[in-house]
Amino acid sequence: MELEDRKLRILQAIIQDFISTAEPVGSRTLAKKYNLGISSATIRNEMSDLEELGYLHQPHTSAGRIPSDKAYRLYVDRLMAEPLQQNQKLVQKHKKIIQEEFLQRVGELEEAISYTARLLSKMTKLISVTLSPQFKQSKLKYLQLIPIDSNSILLVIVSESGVAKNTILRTTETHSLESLQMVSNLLNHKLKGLCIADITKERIRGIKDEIKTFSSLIEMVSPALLSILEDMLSVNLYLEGITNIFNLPEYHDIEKAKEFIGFLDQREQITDLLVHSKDGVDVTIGKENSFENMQDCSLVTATYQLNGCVVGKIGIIGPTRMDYANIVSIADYVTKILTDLLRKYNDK
Amino acid sequence: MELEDRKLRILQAIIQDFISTAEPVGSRTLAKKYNLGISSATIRNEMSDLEELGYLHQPHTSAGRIPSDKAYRLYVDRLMAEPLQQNQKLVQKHKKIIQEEFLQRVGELEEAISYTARLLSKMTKLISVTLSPQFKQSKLKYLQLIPIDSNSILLVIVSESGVAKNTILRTTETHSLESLQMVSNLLNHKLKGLCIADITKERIRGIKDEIKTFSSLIEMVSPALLSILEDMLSVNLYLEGITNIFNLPEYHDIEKAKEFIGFLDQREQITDLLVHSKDGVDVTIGKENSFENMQDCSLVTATYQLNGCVVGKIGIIGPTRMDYANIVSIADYVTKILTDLLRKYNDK
DNA sequence: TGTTAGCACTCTCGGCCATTGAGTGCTAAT
DNA sequence: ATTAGCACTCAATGGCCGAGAGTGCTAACA
Repeated sequence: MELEDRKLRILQAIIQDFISTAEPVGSRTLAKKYNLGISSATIRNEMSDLEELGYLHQPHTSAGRIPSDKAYRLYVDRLMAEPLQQNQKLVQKHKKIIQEEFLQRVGELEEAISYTARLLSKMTKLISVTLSPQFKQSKLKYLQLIPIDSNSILLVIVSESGVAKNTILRTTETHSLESLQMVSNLLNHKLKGLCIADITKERIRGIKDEIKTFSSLIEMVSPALLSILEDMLSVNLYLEGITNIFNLPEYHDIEKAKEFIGFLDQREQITDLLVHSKDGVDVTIGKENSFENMQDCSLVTATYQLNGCVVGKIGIIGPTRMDYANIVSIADYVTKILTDLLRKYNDK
Repeated sequence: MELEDRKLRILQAIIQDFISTAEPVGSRTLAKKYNLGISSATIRNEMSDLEELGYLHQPHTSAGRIPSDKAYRLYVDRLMAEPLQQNQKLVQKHKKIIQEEFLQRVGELEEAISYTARLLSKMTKLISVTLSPQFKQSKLKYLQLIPIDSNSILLVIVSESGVAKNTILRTTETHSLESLQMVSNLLNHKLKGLCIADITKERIRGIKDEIKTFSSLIEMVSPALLSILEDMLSVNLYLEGITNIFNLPEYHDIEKAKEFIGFLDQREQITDLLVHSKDGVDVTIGKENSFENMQDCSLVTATYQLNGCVVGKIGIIGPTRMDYANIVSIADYVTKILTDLLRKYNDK
């Protein structure tokens, strides 16, 4: 059954009102606050219909109505565009803020991702999550062993995605510059251009067995090398703004807040949520979430890319009555900026 | 006026009881729970005296008594040792946990400090803070420019404190291995052994002006070099366990919790608190704190060292009724382990 | 003289009840 | 089809009361 236009307008007003007040909205308030051109009694009848259709529900008989997940879904899919158009000015302002914040923060890529989480939580006043890029396909570009003093060696590794990592190895015996250079060359020759994920313990052992002369040196370097590579592949999760929930009336109950925070502390579940979301901007509303602890919440995710491939995600978590129009537009714009940033890191 | 022994014993019992229950303690409870060998009526008289002396106060006439800051101060200075002796077993257990946790986490130094914060908040169930070491005196040990491809150069810097950092420079023109090597040698020659703090923009400009041949290359490297050095000197603050306060009855009032969290979010103030604390283990109780928002709280700080110099601090923040004996012993032991760890990083 | 039992008094806390007010659904009039 | 009017519902608020925990004081006791 298709909802007639008036019902849609009423539903939209209810949703918008509830998003900003968090209070069940009644027919009188609605008639007064929004110029719908109909009386509260008519609104009451329509609301009754909307409730029957599953878009609204009442916490108790003598209270106003609250939008259901189904209503939010409709809002996100069809009704949201309109207020977004009206708020074009606000959207522009947000875009400007985001742009300026990113300009000021050039630094490292990882830092940018961690900062993005903070920026998101600041702008949305909600909980934000960012995943640092995973360069699954990234290849090893360069590797070097450098003697630092009689018992420390610096190991540097650079990937094609432009990430450089280093570590200092402590040794008991002294190694000559020449032997370190030879091993560097050797490893470079054998490993350069390989996908980082394909450089395994076994492969290095293979090299070691092949080249008897330096086998002990290679053996010593191996664990540090593997650990750096693993570090390069690993994805970091940045979670910010947890304390924002205390400004939300839905978490005025301290027990509820505690439980939710406990849930958020389990990083794996959050990662799961992000990984399972669709590409582009995706909105998951209330019970659409698989985790029980998230079923009062909505999650807006968005993806950023490199060379057309999704390499990372961001997410915003808030109550189901979050300001979808606003959040979606922020998420969309932030990922666009991140995609840009990534391209710049790689192009230059 | 010197407190007689019986008063001290009663005060000690009150403090210990209040630390574990967070409820005002009454004379009857005290007489029943602790074998003081005197009746509740006698205890009442003594409590009355203790109140007059400023060690106790009542939230209202018909409630039990609560220790004052003055009482906690006395407890920390004189009374705390005894329960600590009795709980030797628990202390040993904690030491074992700490030791094992640290053994499993070798990794980077910075990671160890960040992990320490998590460990502390986990063990104390309170808020913990750690400052990463500041090697003010640390000297530059090694510097190297390595060509990666036609338009990227890897810059690696190692400090004598054993920290290595790198960054990738993007260039428009291609530089030969030889010229990069020469500039590396040159910079090494000029800068090696200098305190990192003394390597300024001006000094590098001086070098640039001196060596005309490579002045453009040096100019290009300069900002990245300075930014890495700055990064090496900067101190990171790790704050963990904020959400632990929701398990404390004193923060069951959501407004109070919100306010306190807001205070903790201002990192500079926390840094201030740590910086102003004394060396070794230091306890600051309630109103002894300069920040108003901390005056319901106590802060236990401890310092870790390198070569006998204090290079970093840790802190634990909790309500004034925190378990001082336990917290102090944990703080003390953790900093001992950190000092050990630092020595190992440097010695090896 | 120090200790203790007994008792009257104080004050918070939790439950109970009536009142208030926002909001609904229904009916009848427009 | 819309709306004004009205009876009804129910959460929230505030006042009231009794229970319980704790105190201070007094008088008796060792």
